[in-house]
Amino acid sequence: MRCIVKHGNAGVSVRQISAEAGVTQGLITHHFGEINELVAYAFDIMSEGLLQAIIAAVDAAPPSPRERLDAFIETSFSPMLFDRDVLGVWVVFWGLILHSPRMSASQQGEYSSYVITVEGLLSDLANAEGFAIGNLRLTSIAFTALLDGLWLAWCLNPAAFRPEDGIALCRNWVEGMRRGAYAE
Amino acid sequence: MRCIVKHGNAGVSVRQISAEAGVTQGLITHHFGEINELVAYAFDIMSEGLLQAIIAAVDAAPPSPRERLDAFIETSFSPMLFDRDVLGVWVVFWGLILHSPRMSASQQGEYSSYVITVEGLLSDLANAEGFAIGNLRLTSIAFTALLDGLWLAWCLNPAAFRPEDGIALCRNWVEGMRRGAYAE
DNA sequence: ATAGAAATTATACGACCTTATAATTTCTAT
DNA sequence: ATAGAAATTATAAGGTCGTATAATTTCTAT
Repeated sequence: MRCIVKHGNAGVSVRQISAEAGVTQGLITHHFGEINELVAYAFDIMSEGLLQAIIAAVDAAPPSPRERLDAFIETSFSPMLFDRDVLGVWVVFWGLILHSPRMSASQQGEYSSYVITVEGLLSDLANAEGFAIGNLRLTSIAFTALLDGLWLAWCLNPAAFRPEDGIALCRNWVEGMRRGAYAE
Repeated sequence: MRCIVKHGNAGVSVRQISAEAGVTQGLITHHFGEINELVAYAFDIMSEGLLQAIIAAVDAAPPSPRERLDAFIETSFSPMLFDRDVLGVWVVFWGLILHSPRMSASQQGEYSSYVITVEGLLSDLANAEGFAIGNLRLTSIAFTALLDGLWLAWCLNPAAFRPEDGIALCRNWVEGMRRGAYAE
């Protein structure tokens, strides 16, 4: 992942990775066979790590649905996630997902876990505050898309807005949902 | 761009492109000097083309702000844009933008044009229907992010939702704005 | 028509790529 | 301690990459 951060797609090579890791090239082939298998492994590690970090932050927040969702949003815009380097790695993964069934299978699993997490947060809030969500799954997909879209936009153009603006925009989105915009 | 569709990042090479175009390699070097210059040129062409296509569809719609915004949304989810191959090209561009000042400069200009277009559509609707938008620019960035995020999510995982679901989710977002969620 | 400019091709060099194979070192169970 | 397994290294073959240079063809203005 350090190689991808440094060189983008060009960083995905046995030579670059072995040099960065301080081992010889054959070692990577020996353990992973194909280079793509190592990349897929790195993707799985990173996906799970990020989601676990978010979940940990949510669980560390006060137990009210309001505050848990807020922790989710704020963590998403913290430097750990809202980071150019992190997106750089992600973009390379996206490119591979589009052309590799192996990577695509991993992505579908990770994406599903992510959306399910969002579903839990949103439905808890809806139950606590008494507003309606027509299709919980689609609504969660929209919120996820908003987060990803803001992440992408900021990383490609950090001058466009500040992370705190992103947080405010997510809260606005939640406010729209609270006012019944996703009731059907 | 056909090379990128076929082979992803690996398609960005003088040899692949010259073979696809039916010319020799030297021709590309002669006209563009560096390969990156050709890629940046392709990015400019594609960005402007997509935005112009959307604007044309909006201008072809009935002149009410409601219907113009609706045309914008529906065009965004039409097969011309909401397409795996189109995203495949875009993802490669994103990766290059993150590592190339030349590409980054192009992207900033294109993104700005896009957001300004959205600003016009949203403010017209707000004026016509009499609801408030606290920060027009940030709100437009959020809507743009939602569109991009849904595009990305669907292309990476087409089974997650249908294009018409995406349209509905955008309309829900607009409904939230209409109900004052972005008033401040 | 023709000279000069522009466009295009042909060819080649050095660098990096993936992958494979054999040799060597390190580990581990007895 | 030591034999066998596992991990790691060393080395090499064959392919693609970007880019440069000279030769050739096509265009264009006179």
